[in-house]
Amino acid sequence: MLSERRLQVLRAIVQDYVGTEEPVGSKALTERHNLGVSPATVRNDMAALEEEGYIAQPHTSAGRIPTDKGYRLFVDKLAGVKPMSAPERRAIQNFLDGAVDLDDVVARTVRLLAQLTRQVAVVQYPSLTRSTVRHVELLSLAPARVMLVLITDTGRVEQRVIDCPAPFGETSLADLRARLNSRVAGRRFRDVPQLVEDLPDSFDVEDRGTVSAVLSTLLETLVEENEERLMIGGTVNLTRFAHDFPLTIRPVLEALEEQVVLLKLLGETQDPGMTVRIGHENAHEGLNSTSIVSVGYGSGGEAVAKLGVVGPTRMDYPGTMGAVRAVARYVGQILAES
Amino acid sequence: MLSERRLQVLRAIVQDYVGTEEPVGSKALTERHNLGVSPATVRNDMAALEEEGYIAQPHTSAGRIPTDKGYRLFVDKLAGVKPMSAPERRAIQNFLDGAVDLDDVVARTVRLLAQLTRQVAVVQYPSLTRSTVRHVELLSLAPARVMLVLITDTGRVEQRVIDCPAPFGETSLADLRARLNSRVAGRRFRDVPQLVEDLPDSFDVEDRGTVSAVLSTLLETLVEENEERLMIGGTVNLTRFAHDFPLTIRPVLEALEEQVVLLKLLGETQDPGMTVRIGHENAHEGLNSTSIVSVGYGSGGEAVAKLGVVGPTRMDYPGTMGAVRAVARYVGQILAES
DNA sequence: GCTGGCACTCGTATGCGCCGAGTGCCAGGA
DNA sequence: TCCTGGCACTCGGCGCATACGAGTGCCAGC
Repeated sequence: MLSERRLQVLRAIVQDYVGTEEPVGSKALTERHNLGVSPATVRNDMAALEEEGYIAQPHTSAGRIPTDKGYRLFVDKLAGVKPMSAPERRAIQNFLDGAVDLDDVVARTVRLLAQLTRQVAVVQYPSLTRSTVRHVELLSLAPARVMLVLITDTGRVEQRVIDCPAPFGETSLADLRARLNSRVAGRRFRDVPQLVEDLPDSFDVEDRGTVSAVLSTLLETLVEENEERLMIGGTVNLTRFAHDFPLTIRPVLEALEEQVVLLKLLGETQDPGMTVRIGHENAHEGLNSTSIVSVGYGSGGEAVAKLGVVGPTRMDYPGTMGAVRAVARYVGQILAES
Repeated sequence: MLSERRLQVLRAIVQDYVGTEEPVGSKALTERHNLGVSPATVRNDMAALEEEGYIAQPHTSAGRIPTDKGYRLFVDKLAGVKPMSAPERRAIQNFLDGAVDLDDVVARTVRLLAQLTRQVAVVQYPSLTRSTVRHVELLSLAPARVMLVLITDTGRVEQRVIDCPAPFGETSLADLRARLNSRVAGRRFRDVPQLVEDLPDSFDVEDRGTVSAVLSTLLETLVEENEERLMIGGTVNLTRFAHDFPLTIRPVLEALEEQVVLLKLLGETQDPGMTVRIGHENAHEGLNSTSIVSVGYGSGGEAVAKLGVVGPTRMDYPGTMGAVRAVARYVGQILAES
């Protein structure tokens, strides 16, 4: 096991490297931190840390930089979450309070997160399946054409157009609308399939086809893979590493445009608590030199989706985690209010 | 005025430069194009073109590159719009046909445009004010809380939550919903303000406050500046110029994140036809070395919004214009169908 | 008005040497 | 056993000088 001092050395290396973005040497370390030992001793510790794989040298005769394993230890054992200051918390609340609808909430959250962390922000829209049905609306667009509108308690709205197998009268439509809502309003979307299963049976034969069509579209809308959306912002922040990143920035942008990839990464863990995935811990190759800090958020106790940031492995983990956690908390509040 | 041959030389310079991304010299020009004259003659022409400001040398003893003015002339007089091939057109249609709702249409359009042009794509959501009301829905969330949902003929859905000054019964709500729809359904959003002006008067005194609150929220939603949204994609393509752009990429990303800036640029001209803004013609400083090709699209004859691409001034204008135009056309069709 | 020839410019690529930060190792001391 | 100062060594970065070559402008001749 690593001695207490060696852990301190590792912590110091991570902090300095994150601050300066340059490999840190033994002499600089002893000068900037009160380790109480000489550079030579620190060198020995560094050699040990390197042996264990926590740090590495970019090339001989350069300082050390933390490895993914080093960051992992730092995040798990050596650093806490830096809480937001009171003014910062107030600013977050003010900024989010002005939102007029869900799109606005998500858009503001993305901007806020990107600004606070100076990194790329990712916010997932509240999952349909984990939300509650507020209302289901059916509109007649044409004799044999119906629009289905789903509204969730989180303010999310989905709509689909359905071509009916047969003309569907206004009274039938009103009937279906009423029965549908009486069954599903206030219930979880996840339970909707069972709740509507036998609904077609109670309709006249000539209407059953249309009712089934409507229901199957409703169920399709709830299929886990399709129903998830997300918004991304703050990609400008990628250019802050332009000096060494002109080649690294590209795969990251590519990964970010592949929303499927991001959704998979975010969804990897069910745990609604804070998750930090460092460098190669991310399955996607393009994100091998980035870390993802994410956390679930939701209107009540349960998380309805995730949000987080993507940044270089060399990031300020305590600060980032603090910002992500604080934002998630306030977004949850906003959603609960609306 | 420039002689015919000099225009040919300019065209050749633009084409070569766009292809090779390197300053083009007189010798290379005569080799790659059948100008029928010697390099020396071309040199004279180039000197004249430079004199007139159509081309410039990055430094002495380098080839020439087109200036913004040169590209302008090229676009206006020397190049047409390159039509898409039949397979390309088919691919566009197939790709867009799979969309399930407006968000999906917009998302697919962005991806498509980015892929076709290999540039950054920007698609504006159909403007509310230029669309037609399909339906207005009112839902009671709590005794004194109402949700307003607007649905347009283009499939766009907006929703707002309204806190009512007084409890508002279900029957009053149904009444308002019915009257509202009978007045505005099928009408243009732009005309809605006049159409609902006197609506509160026809309600009982105790309900008037709520009716006014609903209407004023409705009108706020239609305010031009707030109601416009857009989606951006293909930012990866910016990295294709990474060699000379590590510093230019940043302001562009910044401008792209400022959606307001983009909306202003897109909205600058009312003309629904194709617009090309080259380099410094863009008011925004960060976009001084990019060109924007945009065009209006719409379900019927009238344009409901714009779409386009942002790329380096050194872009394939005929190809880009062709792709933008073709995509706009198909998006219009899709919207008309739904 | 076009062309070939020619001197000139200047940016880029290449090679070389210096500098200095940082290391590993070792012998001596607490 | 652990820490420390000293020392030789490594190696990337930087500055400088040189060579190269693409491309130009100009001019005399056709």
